[in-house]
Amino acid sequence: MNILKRLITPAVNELLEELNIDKNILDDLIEKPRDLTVCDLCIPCFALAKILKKNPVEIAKDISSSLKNKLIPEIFVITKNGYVNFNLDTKFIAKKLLDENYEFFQNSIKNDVLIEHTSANPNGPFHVGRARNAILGDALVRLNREFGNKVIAEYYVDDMGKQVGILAWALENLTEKDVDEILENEGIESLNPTWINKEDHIRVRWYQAANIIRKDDKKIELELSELIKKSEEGDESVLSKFNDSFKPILNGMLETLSKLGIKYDSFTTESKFIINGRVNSIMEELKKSKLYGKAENGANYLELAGKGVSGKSTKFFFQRGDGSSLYATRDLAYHEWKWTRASKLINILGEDHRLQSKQVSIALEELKIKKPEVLFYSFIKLPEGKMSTRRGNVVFMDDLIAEAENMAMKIINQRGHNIEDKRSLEISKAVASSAIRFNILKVSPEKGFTFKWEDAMSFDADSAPFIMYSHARSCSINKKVNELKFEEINIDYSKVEINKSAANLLRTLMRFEDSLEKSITENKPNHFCTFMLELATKYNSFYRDCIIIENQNVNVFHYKVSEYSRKLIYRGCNALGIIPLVSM
RNA sequence: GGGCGCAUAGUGUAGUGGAUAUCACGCUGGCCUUCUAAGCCGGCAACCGGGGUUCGAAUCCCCGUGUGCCCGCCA
Repeated sequence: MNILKRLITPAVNELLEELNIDKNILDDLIEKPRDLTVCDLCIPCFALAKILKKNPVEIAKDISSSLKNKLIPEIFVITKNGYVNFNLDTKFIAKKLLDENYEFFQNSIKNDVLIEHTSANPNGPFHVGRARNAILGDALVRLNREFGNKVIAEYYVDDMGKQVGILAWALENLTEKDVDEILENEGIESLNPTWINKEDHIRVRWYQAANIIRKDDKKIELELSELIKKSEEGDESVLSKFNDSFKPILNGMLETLSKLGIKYDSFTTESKFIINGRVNSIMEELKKSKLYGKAENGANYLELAGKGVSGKSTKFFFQRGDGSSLYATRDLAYHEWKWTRASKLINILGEDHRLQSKQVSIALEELKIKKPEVLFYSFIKLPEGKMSTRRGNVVFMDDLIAEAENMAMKIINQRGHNIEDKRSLEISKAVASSAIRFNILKVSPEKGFTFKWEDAMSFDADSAPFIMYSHARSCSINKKVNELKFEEINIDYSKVEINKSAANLLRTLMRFEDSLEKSITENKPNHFCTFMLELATKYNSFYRDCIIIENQNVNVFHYKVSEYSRKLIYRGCNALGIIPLVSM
């Protein structure tokens, strides 16, 4: 509870001074209790016991009695088991939120943030594994915006090098018949008729086919390396050919992401840094590093053995023997450029990039360029094993979305509400997209998980529809009250009675601030997911216990609490990419 | 061979030094003539093993086990 902490901190600091205790010894004395039903904040006195050589139970008593006259009367202080517990008066919270327009994050420092996410090679449709990146990244974008940061959501487009090269070669050299034959021989399924007009699904087959035949055809390999080399030298005609090859795929991928509400503010292509010359000058700068080394064929690297890198190879190559650059080198130039656009950088990367990212960070240090923050996530596996676009062992996002929409529609029909077709379609789309996002977001990013259809399709408690449902309920109340031509009156908080459910809800509403801030500080959207589930649960209990409309009369206080909740759930949904429906 | 993640009820998860370990599915007992039951209120059930640091460890350190990822002049 940030607001309470701000109210307590000066008094606690004053007290520490009186006791002659260095504030810095105790990293942070005021803590959030593990169990929020005990109190809002607490001070465990065990660490102090050692310094003061006194029983923690007594210290707690001393602290509480000397704090009491330093704090406003709305803060209740009690002691228990060697803890000093603080509780903020519920009426105080109610007044702050409902009448005084208390603004969240007003005392927090804001940033300009550039979040680079997804950046998947444009060689095929999104599968569930790749989508974890986009969903996490987009959630961080939204959470940062809700916090008040200015955010650029950026996609780094791989428009050169091997992967696009293979694609471009295939589109130029293989016919549809060739592709179908090659893939059939490998046992890769034919194109799903649903996506017969979607270019990412079509063109990926050329990419897959080329990957199969190039393995035992030296001529193809030769043509490919010629093509790739030219792209890496910035050859305009080759780059433009590459662009024509992947652009329709990228558009298909973006279409898929837009179904999940994911959008970008800018796209940066990798070739930019070859063309503008920064890659070359960076390679020259790296040669001045103390870590610099040269291989027999003239390739250049940094030796990272002394920098905490170990394994079969500790070398970080930044230039090939033929003088061309590598992906990671271009990444260095890219980071340099990103820093000109924001004061904080966040990259969303798969766990396979952990080493690479470390190497890039060390190289950036050598170049005296700041390091980005990185959110790593683990892969989503299939029960059959790893997902791979190349091998066709994937669950496509397009299929998952379609299935989820069907499932949602089925549930809507089962419930038998009279919702007209157009509206149920809208609801099913919103439910599907929100549920898919939430099911990925709620799990801690570093935890790998196995994709199971039944889990991905879960619309029960612990899912986005659960939160959406609470929002819809609050909207329904709002609608009913408005129909009553209700007039707002001022509330005398000294007289209002707040029951347990309403009090719990109000405390939870206040913690929106803490939870969201923690989530963006640690780059972990799952924290805020947990909070939103709790908020919805608390709203549901409130909804049951606190009647708002009774015999055409509106309980003004309860209505205000409901309205505040409605708006806050809406904001929270937006911050996670859940679509807050008015009815469902 | 080396490095880096991860390990919590039957299952999936939250929790990065503090009070009785979270939530959900599951199993189970209640609640719809009353503001949307996609809901609410109860019950059952867990910190991988072994050492260590600490007043205090699921959390930090070491050893082991299991599991994922990486160690390319690919991206």
